[in-house]
Parts: sequence; structure tokens; C-alpha cells
Amino acid sequence: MSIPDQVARRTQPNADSAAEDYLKTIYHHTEWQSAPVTPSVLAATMGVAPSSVTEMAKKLSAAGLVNYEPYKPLTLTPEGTARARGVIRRHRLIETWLVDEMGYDWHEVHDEAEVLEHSISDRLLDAIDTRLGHPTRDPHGDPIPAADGSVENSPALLLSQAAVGTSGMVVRISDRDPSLLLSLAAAGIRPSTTLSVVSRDAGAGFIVRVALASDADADTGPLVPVSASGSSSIWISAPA
Amino acid sequence: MSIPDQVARRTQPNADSAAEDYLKTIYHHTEWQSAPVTPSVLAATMGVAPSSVTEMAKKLSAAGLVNYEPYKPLTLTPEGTARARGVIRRHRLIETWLVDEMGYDWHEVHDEAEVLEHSISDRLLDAIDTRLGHPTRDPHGDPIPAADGSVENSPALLLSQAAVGTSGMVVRISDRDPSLLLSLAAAGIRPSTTLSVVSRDAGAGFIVRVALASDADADTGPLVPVSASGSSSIWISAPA
DNA sequence: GCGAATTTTTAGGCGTGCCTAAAAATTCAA
DNA sequence: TTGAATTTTTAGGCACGCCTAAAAATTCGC
Ligand SMILES: [Mn+2]
Ligand SMILES: [Mn+2]
Ligand SMILES: [Mn+2]
Ligand SMILES: [Mn+2]
Repeated sequence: MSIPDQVARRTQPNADSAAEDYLKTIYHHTEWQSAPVTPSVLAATMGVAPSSVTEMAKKLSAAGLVNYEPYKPLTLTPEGTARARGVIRRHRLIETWLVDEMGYDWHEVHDEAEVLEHSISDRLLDAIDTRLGHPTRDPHGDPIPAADGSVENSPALLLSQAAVGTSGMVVRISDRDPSLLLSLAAAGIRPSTTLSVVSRDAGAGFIVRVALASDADADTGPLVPVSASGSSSIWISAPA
Repeated sequence: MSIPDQVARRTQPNADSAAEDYLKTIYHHTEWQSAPVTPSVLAATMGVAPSSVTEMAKKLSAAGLVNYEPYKPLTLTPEGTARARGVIRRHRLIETWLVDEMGYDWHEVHDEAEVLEHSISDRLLDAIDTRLGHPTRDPHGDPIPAADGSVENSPALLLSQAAVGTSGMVVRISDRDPSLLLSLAAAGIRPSTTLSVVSRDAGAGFIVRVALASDADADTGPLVPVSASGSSSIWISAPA
């Protein structure tokens, strides 16, 4: 029977996908930037009222997943961190699978993964992981946590913080803005592309030179404008 | 952004997977047997209290998916039928995909499909359908409704209602009991296997002869006992 | 250091899906 | 046909995740 009894039915619907999304979002804030994760910050990123965050914080704290003290920032417990990485592993493996096997383009996968990350079984996740050959990066260059919870987090520099003249390889691009991904792909920018910063302007954005594959690092590649918001979605390898 | 705003978040969690399961279950009752689908019958199959069925019946009726009048059996409206078939299409394509591509055995797929049928997008469903070459039967022999909603429902006879001496090809086997599927597979019984009824006993069950692939219809295949409950999970092609 | 602005929490509600217990309707059977 | 048994509906609750509005705490700026 698919729905064994009343208890399962009450418990199972989506397990606790809301909780998983909170954990994931808290984790992300510490993964990409390191600023304290306050309820207002969380509320803004999750599109939820601050009071909803307070409520969930209490529940997650009671479950031993989040450290919560009134009026202080939220942090993940070791167990909360492990759970968050588990969800992120699912998310990124699903994205990789959609691109590598199901004919999706890299700007189309995030929303689908956002849902499936909560419903796929461990069994199916393993099958996908195996089929893909245990990838360590998703289509956007984000590291895929290993099954044991370890993450290989290579140091990187946000393009928005790179000085003119800096050059480096694109290592990660945020997958949250599909239209940015679409335009970057059109400009030939994706993980492993080599870029150099030609000009920067806090308001207007950046201009970067894209190194051609055939002629890496030379000054011959096309010049591409990157908006201010785009420049804080692109990580390049830290200069050697 | 994956979770665009509060409205989406309130609306989206699983869309209406509960409603979908009710529609699907009502449809199934008319697909396999034809007895009136009363609230108590629905409640029993869904593992839910009868009062829960009444409540949902009202909602589905208000949504134009179910015909509901107090104290009468439930039926699907044309739109409800279409929705039910859509869910069943998802379910069966997912099962087929799990078996054909993801290394699952046929007794392992039902529960996974029961969850994923509510979370996969149309886009992904199409991708799966295309990859599989638009299959028309799932691993248990159940017909997969086409994208346009049409279903090819071949006439079949429940093994439990077959007279001694009857022989026919297995066309469908209920996927609800994994252990039955496991033992049938061990005995070489699956869709397209040819069986003949050697003996039947309402209490003790049936004995069937399994025709060998090499020597179809001959009286040389192994004899296999089938429990009474098993015999009402197996459909064979109606005698010509 | 202190009042004002901001952030966070509390209080009270709402819709969904489920429950149990009680009331009402239907069906069965003598 | 009529009372008993069964089925169905109604009534009242509960947990979850979210909300708005009001209260409380913290932080900021002068
Ligand atoms: Mn999610
Ligand atoms: Mn990604
Ligand atoms: Mn199934
Ligand atoms: Mn389901």
C-alpha cells in the first residue's frame, strides 16, 4: 500500500520540505557570504514574513537543527549542517541529471530541482549519482556535497570584488536568475571560462574580456558587459 | 527565484497532492472493478476516516471534479476523469522509467512513483516519455494514458474468476503488493506470460501452469500456486 | 545616553487535511 | 413496516505554515 495508515499520511506529505528549505537557506548564507543570518535576512530571501522565521526557528531549535536564541542570528547545529548539505546534494545532483541526461538547459533546472529535492528517495538519488559517475560540480559550478557530507569548497573571488586587470577562471555562477544564465551562456561565459576584468563601475557594472578557448589569456576575446547584479553572481578563481 | 512570493509558497507545497490522490483512487475503482465508490470504500482504500472523504468530496465537487450528492456514491466529472488520468499517466511513466533506466525492480517502484507523481513538472514528464519512446504499458502491464487523455483498456479476466482449464496471457498485475510481485517474478510470471488454470479452490487459492517461452501453450511448464488474494491481482487476456 | 528607528517576537487568524465523537440518514431484516 | 444496524454527515479539534498587527527588544544616531 502506498499510503500505509493515517500516521504516514499525516506525517509524510512532503516530509518537512519547509524545514529543509529553511536549513538550506541558512546554509547558503554561510556558504556564499559570511554575514550573520538574522530573521529579517532569512525572511527576505525566503519570501516570508519575519514572524514566520521566528516560528520555524523555534521548531528547528527544538529539533536540534538550529541554534536559536531570541534576538540573535541563527546558526546551524552540526546536525542541521549535515541535513542542509543533504538537501543541497539532492538539489545539485538533480540539476546535473536534468542537464546531462534530460535535455534541460542550465537556466531551466533550478525550479524543478527546488521541488524534487524534497521528494526523491535516497535510493533514487543514489541511482542518479551512480549514473552520472559521482559528479562533484553541478552545471553552475556549485560543489556537490559527497554522500558522507564532505564538501570541497574551492576559494573564489566574487567578480563584483575583483579589481580591474584581475583575471581568472569562472568557478561558480549563481543559479537563481535564469535570465542571467541565459545571457551568460549566449556570451560564452560558464564555469571554466577564463575572464579578465577590463573595467568596473559600481553603478553601471563591469566589462570583462572572455578568453577564447583556442587562445586562452590573450587579449583577443570578446568584450562582454556584466551588470552590477550579475557581477555579484559570478565567482572566479582567486588569483594565483 | 525558486519561491517567487508568499502566494506561491502558500499555494505550491505539493500543489494539491491530496486531491490528486482522491481523484486517482476514485478512478481506479472504476477502472478495475465497477462497484459504486462510496465514502466508506474510499476511506478504506485511502486509509482515512470517512468524514475526511465527505469533506474532500465537497471540495472536489465545488471544483467541478467530482459529482457529489449527500448519501450517494461519488463519480468523476469529465474534468475529474481527465485529471485522474493525468496523475495516472505520471505515475505509470515514472514507474516505467525507474525500471527501464534506473535499475529498479518492478516491485520497488510503486511507492517512489506515488510521491513523484505529484512533484514532477510537465516538462520533465515529457522528457521521460520521449526518452522511453512513448510507452503504452507500465512494468505491471497497466495501460499508460496518452498525453491527450486517451487510454487503451484491453478487456481482461481476473484470474480469480477464471474457470479451470482457462488459459490466457497475463496482461496486468496489481502493483500494490510488492511481495506478490517478487514471488511472481521468481515463478516467471509477468505481463505477457501465458498461464492456464489447473485447479481452483476459493479458500486455498489456485494452481496455474506457466507456459514456457520456448514451448508456449504446451502442458510442460511448471505448476505454480497462487494465493486467493494473488488471484484477484492478476488479469489474463479474455479467452478468444 | 537617550529617544527614534528598526528588528524581532508575540498574539490572534486562516486554509488545508486530517481526526474523534455525536447526530442524522439510509439500509437491512425480521 | 419498523426498529436495529450501518453508513454518512456534522461538529468541534489539532498540527502545520503561513499571515497581519501590535508589543517588546535592540540598535542607531545625535
Ligand atoms: Mn525546495
Ligand atoms: Mn545549481
Ligand atoms: Mn503503481
Ligand atoms: Mn500519491
